[in-house]
Amino acid sequence: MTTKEKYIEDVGLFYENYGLPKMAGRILGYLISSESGNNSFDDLKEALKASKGSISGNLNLLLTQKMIEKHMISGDRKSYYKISLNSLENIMAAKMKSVTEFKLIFKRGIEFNSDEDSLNKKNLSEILKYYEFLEQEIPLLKIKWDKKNKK
Amino acid sequence: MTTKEKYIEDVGLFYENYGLPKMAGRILGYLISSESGNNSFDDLKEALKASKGSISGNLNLLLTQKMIEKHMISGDRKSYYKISLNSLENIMAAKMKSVTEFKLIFKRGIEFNSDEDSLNKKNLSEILKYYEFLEQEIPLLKIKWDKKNKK
DNA sequence: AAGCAGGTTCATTTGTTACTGAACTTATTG
DNA sequence: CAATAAGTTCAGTAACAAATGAACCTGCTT
Repeated sequence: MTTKEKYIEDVGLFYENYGLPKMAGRILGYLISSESGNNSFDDLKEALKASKGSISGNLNLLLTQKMIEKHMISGDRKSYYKISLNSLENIMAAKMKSVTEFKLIFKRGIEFNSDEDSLNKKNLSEILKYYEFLEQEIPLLKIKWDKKNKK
Repeated sequence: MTTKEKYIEDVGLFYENYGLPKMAGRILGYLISSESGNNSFDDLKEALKASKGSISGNLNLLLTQKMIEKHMISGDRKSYYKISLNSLENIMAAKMKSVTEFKLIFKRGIEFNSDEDSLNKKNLSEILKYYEFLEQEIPLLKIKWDKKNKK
């Protein structure tokens, strides 16, 4: 196994750890370590020795998550794939979404706690405020980044 | 099914969606919506109608993730569990960890790209810089929060 | 030290999810 | 309009993860 193949397998395992298909991780690994930004369905199928079905399904999963992008080359009817330039932003957005969702879970759960002055309710409300603070602040980071780089 | 039971199942499903055991989510749901901060192993077993094995395993999972805390009551040999006051912070820390890990994956993958001037390498390096920016900034948010609240 | 309460561990069952491979769609080219 | 190319869909299988329940620790209590 070459270092590159080892790398691809590692990204696969990393992905699997997060409860996502290993094959999706292997595709990402291949695209990140690829010399070119022009990798076709068939390149992936060959390199990863996987079935068409698995490649197709996982490419579409990654497209939905906006981790990768599809592009065409004129005079060629294949599709080509590359890492999305916004992949990091998309990852952050996904994380942010999960934070927001969890905040809603907390908010809903606290309501069952009828004793306004209970220690439990006070503590949970504290947590809620912190979440709301983060929700406000994290989008500001993106603005800060853009300012730092746009000119 | 009471509203509360419905809530507990919803937290379970939410957890399952993130690739974690549903039972861990149900335990969290129970603890969040609980009136008191004193919930024993047996309370959970009864309320969630689950096996000892499952309760035990998932409590320990949540303890490892620092989502919950164990505490004792003197004159009683049971253990009691409650939501960790730092649960949000711990969630953010976990998210941050995954961002850092992904950054390392990128860093490692880019190295296979030998042509320094390739568009692909330039793009990937851009992503890397953004990740590094976030790693710097997110801990600062915690400091900002503490300042806002500590006095 | 026997009995019990509070938990943990682990083999087995149960349920889910991902991969494969073949059949199918859709578009293009001779 | 047949032949091929590019990709999708889906039934079946294989691999994996979670829940159960029983056996097992470990430390009180009498």
